[in-house]
Amino acid sequence: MSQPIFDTQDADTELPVVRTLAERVFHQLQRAIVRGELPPGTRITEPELSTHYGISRGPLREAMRRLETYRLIERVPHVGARVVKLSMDELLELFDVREALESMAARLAAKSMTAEEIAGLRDVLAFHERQEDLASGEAYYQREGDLDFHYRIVQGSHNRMLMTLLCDDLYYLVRLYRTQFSAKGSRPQRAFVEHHRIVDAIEAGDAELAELLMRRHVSASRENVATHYARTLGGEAGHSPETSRIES
Amino acid sequence: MSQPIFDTQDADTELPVVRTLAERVFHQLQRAIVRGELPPGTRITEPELSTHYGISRGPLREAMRRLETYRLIERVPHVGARVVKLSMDELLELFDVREALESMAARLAAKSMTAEEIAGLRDVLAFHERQEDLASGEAYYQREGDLDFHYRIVQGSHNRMLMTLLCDDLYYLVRLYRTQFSAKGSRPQRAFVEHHRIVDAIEAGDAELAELLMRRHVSASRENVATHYARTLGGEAGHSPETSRIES
DNA sequence: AGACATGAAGTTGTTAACAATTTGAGAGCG
DNA sequence: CGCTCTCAAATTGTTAACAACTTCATGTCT
Repeated sequence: MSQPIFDTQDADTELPVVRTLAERVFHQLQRAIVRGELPPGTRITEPELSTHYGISRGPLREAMRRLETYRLIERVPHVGARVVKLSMDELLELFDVREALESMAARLAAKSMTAEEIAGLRDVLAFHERQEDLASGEAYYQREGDLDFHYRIVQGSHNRMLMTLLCDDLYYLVRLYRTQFSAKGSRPQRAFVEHHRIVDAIEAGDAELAELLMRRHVSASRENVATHYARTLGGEAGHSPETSRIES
Repeated sequence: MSQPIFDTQDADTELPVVRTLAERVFHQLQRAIVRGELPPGTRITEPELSTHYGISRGPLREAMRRLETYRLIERVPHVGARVVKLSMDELLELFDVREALESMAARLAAKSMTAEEIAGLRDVLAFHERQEDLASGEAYYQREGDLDFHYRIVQGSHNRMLMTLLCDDLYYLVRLYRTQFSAKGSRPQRAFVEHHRIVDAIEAGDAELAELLMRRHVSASRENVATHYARTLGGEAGHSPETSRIES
């Protein structure tokens, strides 16, 4: 399970071998949601989607069940399903969870990452910087590179449960947040430095330091988003817990 | 979602209102697996279970899909499903994840737990101790009380994502581990003291201390299990990653 | 004798029709 | 005018039959 995820690039050309209709439609729907083609809060109705994708409701329901476990849609028995509508509250909650899990991942990675894995990590940083030099305004590759960096560290923890939680369960939520909130609050140059120091700590085998630095790194990202949001949206609605629920 | 879970007692008398067949069978199967009635590694076949529970394969497949998201069964397309077989490696991995998440929960709880919630937490501790006085050998209530303690702190974090991850996703895995490994490595008296100190820190609003103490608490529990396992099983198989996979 | 192809049995994936529930609109009444 | 009740339309839940795939045993060929 959870072999390295390399479809972080935009070339989602149905590479992951699909053995069943439900899997195929699941991936299609997943991509549509993450890309924003199915806007948040959109009502999802089974007859409509089954005719749209040309399959019957059986596999479609299985695909929807999987989408539900990834928290991309919300279902209510006998009522229906909607594309999840994210609130700033929940985004900050997600950052807290990531801070907890990724700092643990960094700690474990410092203890058990192999030389090859560390080399690969440095390659990512180098590629990352080259992209930055070429097109400092082009945020896309850079942010995907950021994801790649974090994933490699999670992989380096050699903890399969962590890998599943972060790279499978929470991965698409993070991407969805980035598209919905348009990921304005990037802070590339400082993140670069932090990335390098984290790799240094991992390479030195300093688990405590790696953990601390990753914690600060995620926390700083959280604060960056929080302040940016407060500045741009001021006292707009969205801080109440109700915004995340299914509105009827 | 995730209202307080109060079926920690053995009185699982179908209390959670069930609106669909799939839900009912899901709960029945879940209980059967956690209790060990369906032993780890058991092959699960759809015709057999559908006739056993008197439903058709449609709802059964939906129940199985939910069991899969809770990591209680493992499915392979076109092949079948088995009850998950846990290894000591994965148990230790689970402890690492719990350490990360529950220490974060304790930190957040110290900041946002209400007076009522803290009072309820102290009630749990008091009940916990009374049970301990009465029947020090009767580990069952005590351990369920331990779960209750941890859950209340997670609820007190007021972070819905944390609550979902710990109380919904990982809850039944923890219970399954306890039945499978018979939970021998209990250390009640010391755990009591640690619980009290954690509550003290939360009540004082000392987030950093609460986090640190919870971290040590879970970590100590992990080490306790690890050493106990090493002592009882010595160099037995089970440390290789393969033990967790579906064996054909 | 061993390895590989063949085929039958069984299981999973898929489909379409049927039943139960929710929802919304409209009629009727206070 | 507003409220409630009723009913119809639409959607979800469920079922049973069909199709595709995997697996394992049997038999053949080298």
